Amino acid sequence: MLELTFDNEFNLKKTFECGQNFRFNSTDNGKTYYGTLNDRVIKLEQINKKRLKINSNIQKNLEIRVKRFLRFDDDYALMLKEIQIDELMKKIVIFSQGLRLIKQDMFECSISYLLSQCSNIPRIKHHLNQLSTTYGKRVQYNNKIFFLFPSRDDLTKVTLETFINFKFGYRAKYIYNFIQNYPDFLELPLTNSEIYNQNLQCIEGIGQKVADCIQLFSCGDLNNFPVDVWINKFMIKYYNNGKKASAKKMNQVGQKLFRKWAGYAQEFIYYYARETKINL
DNA sequence: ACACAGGCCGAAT
DNA sequence: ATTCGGCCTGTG
Repeated sequence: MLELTFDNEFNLKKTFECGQNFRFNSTDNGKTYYGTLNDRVIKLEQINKKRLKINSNIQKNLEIRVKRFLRFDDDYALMLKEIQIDELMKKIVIFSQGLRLIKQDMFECSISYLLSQCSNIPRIKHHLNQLSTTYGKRVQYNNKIFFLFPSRDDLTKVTLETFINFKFGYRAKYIYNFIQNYPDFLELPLTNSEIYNQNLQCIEGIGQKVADCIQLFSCGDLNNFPVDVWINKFMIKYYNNGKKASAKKMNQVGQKLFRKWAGYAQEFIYYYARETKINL
């Protein structure tokens, strides 16, 4: 058992319902979340605004793993201050405050976002569950059954046809090729943000948006600003005078506005836009 | 039936 | 350098 007190607010529900991660679920309306973290199951409980309780079936290195996963060392207060660039962002910060970025496993994150294109959250979750329940290790914890996310080794023998049968659609070959030709650089430390992004985009099925998501959610490269259709509409309306523009353009605008905190700003905006159902 | 969903790719401007 | 249709499948 482990308890962590953060420097500032950490809201479990906002963090796991904002769409950055697909495999943590709550059974009690957001107070408790269960999910898997590489080799183990973890249980996260909200004690108060800044404090979480963490349990796991494996105690070894739990604190260091969880702190990394939850980005314990982020200067959250500074981030909140620096993304409030105008009245609108002040409003959004009030709404989304407590949402935290998390640092996800590279392989799992890449597969997740390769599957995400032109899909929706329930379907992405279903696809990830098919992979986990079929090829991941089964773990019982607190009288519940969990499946770890399969490693690359677990999936190298899986055929393309299997992924097609899982109804991955045209994404099946992206997944298959990604597993067969898993690039070495993904496991190396990120040195140059732009170069890393370009390398990601050389992988079949990874374009700008998916590359940005992987780099943000898995590498923890916080100056990335993924632009999906929602963010694109938001940016056009509020930061481009309503003039239509490409996702690429809005990505640049977002990075310029929010700099090293662009990733947090993006998730704050995304959460706000989706939850308040504002007209975009 | 038909459009669209948390994009990407390749071809044609 | 930017725009456009097609792509698997599920949902309304």
